Amino acid sequence: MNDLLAPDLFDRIEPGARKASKRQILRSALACFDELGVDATPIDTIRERASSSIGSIYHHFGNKEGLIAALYLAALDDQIALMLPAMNKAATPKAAIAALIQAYLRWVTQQPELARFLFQVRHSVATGPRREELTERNKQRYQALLSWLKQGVKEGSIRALPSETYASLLIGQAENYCKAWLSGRVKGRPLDYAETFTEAAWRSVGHGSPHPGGWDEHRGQRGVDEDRRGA
Amino acid sequence: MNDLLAPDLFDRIEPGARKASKRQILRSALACFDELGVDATPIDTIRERASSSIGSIYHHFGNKEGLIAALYLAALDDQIALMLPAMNKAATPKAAIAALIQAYLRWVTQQPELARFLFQVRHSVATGPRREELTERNKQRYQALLSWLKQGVKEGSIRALPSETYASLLIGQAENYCKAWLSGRVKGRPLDYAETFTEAAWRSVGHGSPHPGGWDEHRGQRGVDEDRRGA
DNA sequence: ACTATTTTAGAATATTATTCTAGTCAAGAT
DNA sequence: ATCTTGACTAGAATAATATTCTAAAATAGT
Repeated sequence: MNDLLAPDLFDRIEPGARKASKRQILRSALACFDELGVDATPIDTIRERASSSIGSIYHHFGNKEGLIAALYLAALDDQIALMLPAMNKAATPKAAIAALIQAYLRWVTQQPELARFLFQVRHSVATGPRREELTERNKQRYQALLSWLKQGVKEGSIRALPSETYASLLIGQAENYCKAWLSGRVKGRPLDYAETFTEAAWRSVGHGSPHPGGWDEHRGQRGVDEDRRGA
Repeated sequence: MNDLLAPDLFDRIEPGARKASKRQILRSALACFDELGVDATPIDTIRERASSSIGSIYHHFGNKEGLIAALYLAALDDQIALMLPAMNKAATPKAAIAALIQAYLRWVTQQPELARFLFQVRHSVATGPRREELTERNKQRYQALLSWLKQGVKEGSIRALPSETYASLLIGQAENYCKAWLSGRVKGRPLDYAETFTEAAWRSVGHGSPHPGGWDEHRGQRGVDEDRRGA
């Protein structure tokens, strides 16, 4: 049975006819994890759904943790592949931040199963044997952002804040909302609130007074923002 | 052996000499979970450290999931006990929001083991058999906040935003940073950045002017009164 | 002290993860 | 075409872990 969950992603990371079985295991695992929860799915259920065998699963992934980690890193790659180009196309720090948040919201909205899985196992992968790889991926993810921030601070459009806090200030709100959506606590699709979250992020780090009338910097950048209003 | 981890908390929720063993199990579980991770700690290790017995653990908590849930709800109670009074003492919506965030940051900073555990198992408890209780606790936690928000919107100090997003906009940034701190990715103690996060939260929801080149005002979005946010 | 209830014990059992040995299969080399 | 090699598949055997179950000890109320 073909579960049709994010088929392109798996085709991309494990291409070729030889890897069909490996892909099928990954797909089955994602479906099981999403439906039953990671802890509650026995390896044997994944095997059954993938029409595979215990031996095959352990050959490809070593153990359950390895299977989880492989799926996690694949999902993260997919997310990064959407976010990086978006940020690189931006013309200003402000546009880059908006692009970052929008790409993130779009990815979560379009791949809820992957996103749910990511949140579910982030901690265990981050403390597991492949944490190095994970750190690498996250560096990738935030490198572009960092140079935009530097530029913004230098030219005065972004406030100088404790550097450790920027990532949280920018993505924390959207991430929190996405988690709530994925677990059914809120109903509105994350992408539908893109404006709310991009504006909140900009208010948090951008240079302006929180009170009416206290700012006066460059106006007329409206054009940059317009391409952001999609979907 | 007395592990000295948050002893007051356990004494408060399970008082009396009869419950000494139950408390000891909870303490042992927290220590094991923090050191080895929840998934990686066998019941037997908890039993050993608590100088208890399998039967005793299962008598008190039913199963491993029940033990985790009991610990989770206890920790959440502790957090709420710090946050609610802080918000109730506030005089304005702005002060209430600052109090909320500060109390949260203080709790995480002071109880890192409990906080780490909370983040680690939030998902599994939220989808487990005691999710009702969890929703209840969270309602408690945000009830006071909601009435402050309503008042703020009415008197014009807080912007009308999609009601589902307020909680994320206020606490998401601080929460994201706390997680990073607990996993060692950043060094600065959360409470040390209280000002950064309270200011960011206020900029996000407070009624300041939009920034230069800012986005359109939000249109046709629901008001605070319809908020249904649970867990 | 007697009885009912709660708590503790740990052996027995069930479930799940992992290892291990023996195959099968695909593709290039001879 | 057959052989060889390494990747892959299979599933029984084993190990690790969670849970159940029966009975005994402790405690509180009378």
